[in-house]
Amino acid sequence: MSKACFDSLIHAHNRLQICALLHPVSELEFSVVKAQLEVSDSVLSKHVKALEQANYISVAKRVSLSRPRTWLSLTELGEAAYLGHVAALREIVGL
Amino acid sequence: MSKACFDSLIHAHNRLQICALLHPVSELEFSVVKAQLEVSDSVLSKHVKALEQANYISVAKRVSLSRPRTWLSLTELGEAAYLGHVAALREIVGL
DNA sequence: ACCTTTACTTTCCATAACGGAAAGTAAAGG
DNA sequence: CCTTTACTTTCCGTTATGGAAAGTAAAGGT
Repeated sequence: MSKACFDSLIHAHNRLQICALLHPVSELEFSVVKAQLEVSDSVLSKHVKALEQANYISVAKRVSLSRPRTWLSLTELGEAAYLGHVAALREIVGL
Repeated sequence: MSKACFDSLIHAHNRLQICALLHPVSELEFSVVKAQLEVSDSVLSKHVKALEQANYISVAKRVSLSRPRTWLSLTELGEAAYLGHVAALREIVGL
């Protein structure tokens, strides 16, 4: 059980959604995340880069359906930070 | 029951805490909120002003213990927005 | 081989958010 | 009056964020 720790990197709306989408699955395609968030390529790319630089997600490029695609997944560090942040939110809003 | 609606004004860390503190009570003193958030007078004053201008909180100045003090309370609009935002957060993080 | 498409990435730019520090204000009390 | 208390506002610099557009790289078609 990760301890409650507010994380402002994760708190930002778009990044919170990215982490929430990635948390329950092993990985998701860039385009799928983009469609869920309804943001532009450049905006998602920048958030992905920020999370990657914090070692919260890992980025894998792989060819799928004859196209190079980007897959995103939470790292262990990222999962711990995400769960810690969710715990912090719950503490603030009182469960 | 208020419907889930992400509210970026409320989402900011300090303002989320302000709303969360005010939600369960009828009102709180400025100095009490300030002590809870551990922020400076000017920072709290500016967030209070932002929430007040959105009609999310009401500000009452009243003399108490022979000093003019400021009391804060959520308006109905503010409570609805807060609950809507919490609902949106729950939708994002999955309960 | 060349051109186009797809799938991002990076850069450029403008705006807005945020906090610290310090100056300003207003009401009490000595 | 002058000081203290309780904020409020202003000034300032940093960081965040997004849109638009240019850049890159790998496939696939011809």
